Formats: sequence, structure tokens, C-alpha cells
Amino acid sequence: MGDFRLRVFYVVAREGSFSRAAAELHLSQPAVSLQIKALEEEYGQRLLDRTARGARLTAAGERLYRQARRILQLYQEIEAELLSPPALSGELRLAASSTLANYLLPAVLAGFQSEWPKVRLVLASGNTRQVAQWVREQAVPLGFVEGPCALPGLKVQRLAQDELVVVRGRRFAALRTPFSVGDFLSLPMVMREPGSGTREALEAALRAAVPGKLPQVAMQLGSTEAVKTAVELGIGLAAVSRWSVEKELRLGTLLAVEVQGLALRRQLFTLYPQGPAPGGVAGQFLAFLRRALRAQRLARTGV
Amino acid sequence: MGDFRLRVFYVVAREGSFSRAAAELHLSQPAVSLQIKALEEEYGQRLLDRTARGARLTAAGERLYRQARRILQLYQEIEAELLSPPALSGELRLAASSTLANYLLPAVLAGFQSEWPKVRLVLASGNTRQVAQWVREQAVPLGFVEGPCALPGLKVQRLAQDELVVVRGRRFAALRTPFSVGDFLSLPMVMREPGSGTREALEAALRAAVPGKLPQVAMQLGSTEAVKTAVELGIGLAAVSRWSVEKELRLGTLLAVEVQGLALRRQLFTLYPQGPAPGGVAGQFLAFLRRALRAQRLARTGV
DNA sequence: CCGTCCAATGAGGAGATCTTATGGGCGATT
DNA sequence: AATCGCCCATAAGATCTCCTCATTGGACGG
Repeated sequence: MGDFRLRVFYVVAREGSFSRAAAELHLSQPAVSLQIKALEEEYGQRLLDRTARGARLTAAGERLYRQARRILQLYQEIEAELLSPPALSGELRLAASSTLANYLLPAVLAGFQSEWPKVRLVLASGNTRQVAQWVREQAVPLGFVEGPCALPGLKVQRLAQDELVVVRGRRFAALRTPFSVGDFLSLPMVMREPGSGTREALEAALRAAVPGKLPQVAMQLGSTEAVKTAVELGIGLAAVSRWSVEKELRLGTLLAVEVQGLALRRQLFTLYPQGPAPGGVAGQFLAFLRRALRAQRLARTGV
Repeated sequence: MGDFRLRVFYVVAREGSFSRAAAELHLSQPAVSLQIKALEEEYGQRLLDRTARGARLTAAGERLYRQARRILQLYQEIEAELLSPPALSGELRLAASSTLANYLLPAVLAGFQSEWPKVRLVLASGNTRQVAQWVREQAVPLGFVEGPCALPGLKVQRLAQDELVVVRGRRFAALRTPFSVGDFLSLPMVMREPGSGTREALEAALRAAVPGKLPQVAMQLGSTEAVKTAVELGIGLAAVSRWSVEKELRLGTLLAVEVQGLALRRQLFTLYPQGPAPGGVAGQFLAFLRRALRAQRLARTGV
């Protein structure tokens, strides 16, 4: 990705506006201000003239801008050279636990596929323990899971953040909003089976908020799709990954419910066998995935 | 300074060794390992082959190395263009409190002078309050102080870290080393006058460690040079900036004493009038100073 | 086979950077 | 002329990155 600070400057200069640049870079406007300020302090001179209608380059800024373009171009060349090695091909076997396999990875796989059409992709899904096992046995070079997972011979690395969102059906009576954790615990829940990453994350968050209390499980189902349907039918509430209910939230068949004081975030991890980070196709895929996740932070849809 | 991560890679590649690169960059060896690892993960491939006797570039690493050289050269061009604007000239008036004015700034002023011979430099020294006053009245565009300092209309910015070191004369009986804070408090001290940045820093550190107790002042003197002389003569101990006793420590006329549990670090600040950071000659000087400080972190001599 | 050198790993902490919330200034609008 | 709106600066707080210290693991050379 190269030199972030320089990229920020470049975009601000090109757009002639701090806030437009912030939007384009998926940053807040103050963050952009700070980056520019740091750059100006590094060089000891004003690079941009702030006006009421945006920003214009100073003479020094003009000089920097010209060089910045050249540098950023070189970074692009690097990406082109390093990320498109001589026609990657072969088979890439991956393993992922349910939410990742169903909602996050498919889009990424599609993008990867279109960039390297010669690679045959195979995605297995299983629970966290299975995925870890497969990776440790080297059945797959790379695995993705939704919960903490430590096994000897296994390297675990944080990949992204996922946000769980509590949803209700349209007709499910909304108490006063926002809910307290207490309200929440008094309502019937639809849940996945114990051991599912989503369920464990919810229970961990509840333990942290109100030790010793567990939610009332009105119904237990084996897949997120089934859970969503049950919630749509008004059986109860559920906590699911924001990724899995994007469409339903847009359609309005499910409604997000805010529960105060409940930190429903969890980490997503990537697994690979102990030793150096995977290279070859697997390495390329991981790098591709990381770039996709970074780009996707735009959507503010978790991550 | 450009893209630090790329520079680290470049040096490792050129040196063929993580640890030699670490030494050259004034970093620890693990820090270099982590930078390289991050780069390798970003591109999804191994860039360096680790051997028992160092590291060699892989094919991908070679490609990156070539581009890295070009990019780093462009950064140098930027510095050359932006940091040498059309023959800076005129007068630069600065103000600094005692330790800075006596021990840190002179070398930096000399360097700046030789880079911009046309600039006439004037350095005033005074205590923290005076310096702040001068800056606020715009008598100088830039001031440097050794202690916290908040005044309306004044912008304060952390500049560097300074380490105070406790010293004793050769013949001063050393108790068992290392000292405890209690031992330390029972010994006679040579000190600057109250209000001096050094003294305030020492007293603040003691307050933090042993509330309510103050050191025994055997002698109070008006300058650091006088303090040093008194300590050399065995009057007592003193806490002084490491910068001010570099020579004496090397000569062995003063000896550093470790006092356990006493955090004798303080921050150095730069002051300028509220508003945009100073530009022109003052801005250039500040940028020059920051680069000098960064480079000097090599000496491990505080900063 | 052991000593030595080099890089990797883990724990802990300091610093950098982002976010939200808020203020101030200039132009445009009425 | 006063007000509204847009844009950038600042402040406070939280997070996360990155560095250092200490230690482990591996390979080469004696």
C-alpha cells in the first residue's frame, strides 16, 4: 500500500479539500488534518493554503505533489510486479468456519478468482475445531475461524473485527429502546448450537457484562440462515454477524436492536501451520484478502 | 523521512543481515524482524531467505529491492527540493532554557549554520517562564524548554525525551549499588536553584516515588557547570541531564549512579505562538532539529 | 558434539493515530 | 447586515501499532 501519509497528501492536493479526501480515504476529516500537519512539520513549511472553500497547494506543496505522484506510481508498479507473479495456477484449498465461509469469503474468493483464473479454489467449511485440525494436519495451508483457538503447531493471527448485531423480527414487540442488558436477558432468544463461534461470542460478552446470567434459549438451530428465518417469524431475538444480515436489514425484514453496555465485537483469525507465513498461492490469497478487508472498511459494515 | 518500512527492508537487503541492519537503523533486531515480516505479509510472499549467517534476497525480494532504491532516491530528492528553498537568509532568533541552550542546541545550531550560511542565528537563554514570555510576545518565533508549560496564546509540543542521570565524584563513597530511593534521599545533594527545570524534574520524580520526602541540599548553585564541579569535588550527588555530563562520564571524573525505582526522565518541549506551526526560517530550523534528534537517537544519549 | 551467532517469539509498555465532539472563520444567501 | 452552511482546527479519549527486553530455537563451524 506504500506510504499512507504521502497518499493522504496526494489525495488532498488532487481534491483540493480535506474533507473530500477524508471521504475518499475512508477517514475522518480530523485524521486528514493531522496527517497533513505532520507532513508540514516534517518539512518545516506550509504545504497547503487553507481557504474557506478548501485547500490549495503552496509552492512547496506543488513541488511535493509532483514527486508524490512519481513515488505513488512506483508503489503501484511494485504491486503489479509482486502481486502478479508468473501466472499463478494450481489448487488452493481453504477451510473456514461457518460465518466466514458463508458470508465473508465468497465475495473475496470471487475477486481472487477473477484475478487469477488459473487457480482452482476449494473451500471447506467446518467448526472451529475442525478447521484447526485440518490446518494442523496440513490438509489445508490456510484456515479462517471466528473465535480464539490455540493448538500446538498452529499459528493464529488476528485478521479482522466482526460485529455481532442483535436483530428482531418486524412484528416482535419492541420494548423501549435502547434495551438494557437486563431487558435483553429477559427476552427469548434464537441461537445456534453450543460451540458455534457466534454463540460463544455472545455468551462471552454477556458474561463480561452480567456474570452468571445466561439468555433464555427459545429455540436452537443449526445454521445462521435458519436462525434468521426464525427471528423473522417472531420467535425471538438473535445475535448474528452483521455480514450475515446485510440484506435483511436493507429489506427491513430484520431490525437491528441496540443493547446498551454490551460489547458485541469479536475477532476473526487466520490459522496456518507453525513456521514461516504461507507463501505461494496461499500467501497471495492472504495478501489479497487483507487488501480486500482494508478496502471494505469503507462500508463500515463491521470489519 | 519517507517510508520507514521500505527503508528497513532496503538496509536489510543491502547488508544481508537483520542484526546489522538493526544496528545501522538504531533499532533492536526484533523490530527489524517484525518490519520485514509485515512487508512479507503485505505482499504474500517471502522476500528474504533466512540463513544461519544472515539473509539473502529471494526473487521477489530482488524485484522489490530494485524499486525500493528508486523510491528512496525520490524521497531524497524531495528532501533536497523542499529543505533547500531558494537560499534561506535573514535572522533567526531563538530562546531556550539552560540545559537546552548549553548542551543540546549548540551542536544543532552549528549544523544548521553550515547548511544555511546566510542565516544569522541568535540564541537567548533564560528560564522556562522567560522563554514562554518571549515566545508569547513574538520576540522569538520559537522557544525550547525543559518542563511543562501552559500559557494562553502559546502552543506547546513535545520535542524529545531527556534522561537525568545521578552522578557522584570519584572519591565520593559509594554505598552498595544500586541505590534505593531511600539511600539516595539520605545523601547530600548539590542542586540548582528552585525553579530550574532540572531541579523540578528531580523533585517531581521523587514525589512520585516517595511522597512527602525531599532530598538534603548540601549546596545550591546557579549553573549546571558549577554543580558538576562541586560533585567532582565530592560535595555530594547531583541529578543532571545526560547531555551535560557526557564528557565527564567518558573522562571518569564523574560516575553515574543507578537509583532503583526512580524514573528520571523528562520531556523537552518546543513553544511557538498559537496558530499555524512556524514557517520560513523558523520552520526549517524546527524540521532540521527534529531530523537531528532522530539521527541522534543512535548515541542512546538520552533523547 | 558443543559453542556461537543469528533470527524468531512472547510479554509488556510507550507512543502514534484514529474517532467523536466541538469551536471558529469565511462565503453565500436572504 | 445578519444568518446559515461549509470547511478546517482543536480537544479528549480509546485503540492499536510498534518498539524494547528477555528468551528460545536452529544452523554452521570448531
